[in-house]
Amino acid sequence: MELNQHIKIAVDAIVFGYQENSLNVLLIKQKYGALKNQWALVGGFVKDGETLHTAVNRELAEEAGIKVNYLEQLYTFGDDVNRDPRFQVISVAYFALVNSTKLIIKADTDAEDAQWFPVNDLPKLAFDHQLILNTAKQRLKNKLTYQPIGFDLLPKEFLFSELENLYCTILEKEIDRRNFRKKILSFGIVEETEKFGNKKNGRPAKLFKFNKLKYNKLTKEGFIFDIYFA
Amino acid sequence: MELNQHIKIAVDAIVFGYQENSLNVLLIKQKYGALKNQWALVGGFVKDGETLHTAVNRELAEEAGIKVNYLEQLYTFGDDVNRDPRFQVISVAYFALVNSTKLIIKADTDAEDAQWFPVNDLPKLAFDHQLILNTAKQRLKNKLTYQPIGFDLLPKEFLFSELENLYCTILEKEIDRRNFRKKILSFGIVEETEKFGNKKNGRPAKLFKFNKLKYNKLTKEGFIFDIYFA
DNA sequence: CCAAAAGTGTTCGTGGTACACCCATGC
DNA sequence: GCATGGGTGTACCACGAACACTTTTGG
Repeated sequence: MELNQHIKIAVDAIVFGYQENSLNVLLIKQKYGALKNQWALVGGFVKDGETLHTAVNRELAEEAGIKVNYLEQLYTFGDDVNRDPRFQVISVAYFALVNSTKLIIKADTDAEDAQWFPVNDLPKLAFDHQLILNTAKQRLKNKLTYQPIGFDLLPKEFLFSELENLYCTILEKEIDRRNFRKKILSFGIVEETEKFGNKKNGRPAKLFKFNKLKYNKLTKEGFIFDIYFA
Repeated sequence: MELNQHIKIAVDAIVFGYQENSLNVLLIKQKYGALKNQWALVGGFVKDGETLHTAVNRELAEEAGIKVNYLEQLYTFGDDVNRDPRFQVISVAYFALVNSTKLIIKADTDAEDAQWFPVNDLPKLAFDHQLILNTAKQRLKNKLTYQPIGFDLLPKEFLFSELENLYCTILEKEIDRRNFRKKILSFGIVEETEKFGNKKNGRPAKLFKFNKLKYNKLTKEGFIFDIYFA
């Protein structure tokens, strides 16, 4: 078969972090290229012989120097032939979560700068990255209700109020504190620790942790995580 | 930027049909290439300047001559560098549903033969197409419970028993007939017609149809289609 | 009148929702 | 002692689950 194809393939990663009751995205300012100095998602071209996962992980390491907590393929963008002004590029987008309490981002080789931006207050993005980001936001919202991925945005030990705020913030919904706690605890996958978090005001709050092993075990037995609130 | 990339990009389509209480997949027997005479999914390389959607639709037309009822991107397969023995190929897989009561498949230009196979009785497939198919089956199972895509596998007018059998077959679950009917009808998106289907035995059954406009309207108002049964 | 599939209602239990007061700490 | 957030229990309602008999046709 004759095959003369010039389409290029890239990967991009939407990295979400949650800090101070705000959902943030990691963006990098490009050092080179036609879109120099524009903010864009972490990403780049796939190298010959590389798998898609290898490529994303390499870009995450090179451009941001981070290790993500959760990574899954999001969607492949290739319905706008001119999404990249240089030539036809198809981008396989990945969706990543980091527990980023004290994440140190080192703008590395390819990126001039790397920074967290609140998802609701973003600069203009390069390419069709705003579209990709919207898709990712929607995925996060959906997935949060039927998979325990919220824990991947929090530190290993967290306050119940933090978990609750995370859900309220991302789902853009008010949730009754008592019902939320009751439901989460009824699953038996979140456990109380002996430690307390240090808050400035009010009664000290216990730290909790997510028991992933137990979650996996229950899942095999047919348990379905689900925390939709009307 | 120097860019010397030799990875090729293809699209594949998993086309599901439902006939005689059986979930079927459309496969084609390849005319050319290293894998000549093996059964494979509909698919092929994306052409320069073509979007992904254009490419899938072209392949569907060229290889099977069908018009699908539902089409969505499934997943992009590129984590096995040798999934194609010829060279590195990344495949964007699409998920398609056809109402195939009397579908005429014409093996066209690129395919020697095209045929429906029951998903539970398949020949050995080329490439990693079995993996792709498994992913698609899972997606179908999940999506059936939270989106009204079952109707895209049935003729415009159908018997309640057909709808029920479709759900039972795909979900591999027994569902109580009375509860199923009650739940579907309570949504108000399936309407009775005046016509009757012709069955050989038993009491004649009314034909029903899915009111897509009403579904879209309700969805905008916050309605969520959901028919999970324990 | 028998076989085959269609059509229909009720009861019971679980789980979601709404809702308000006391508790422990720091200042 | 007051402000601040943490922690808990109950009553009601709605929906899902389980379940069996009657109806209409063809042979």
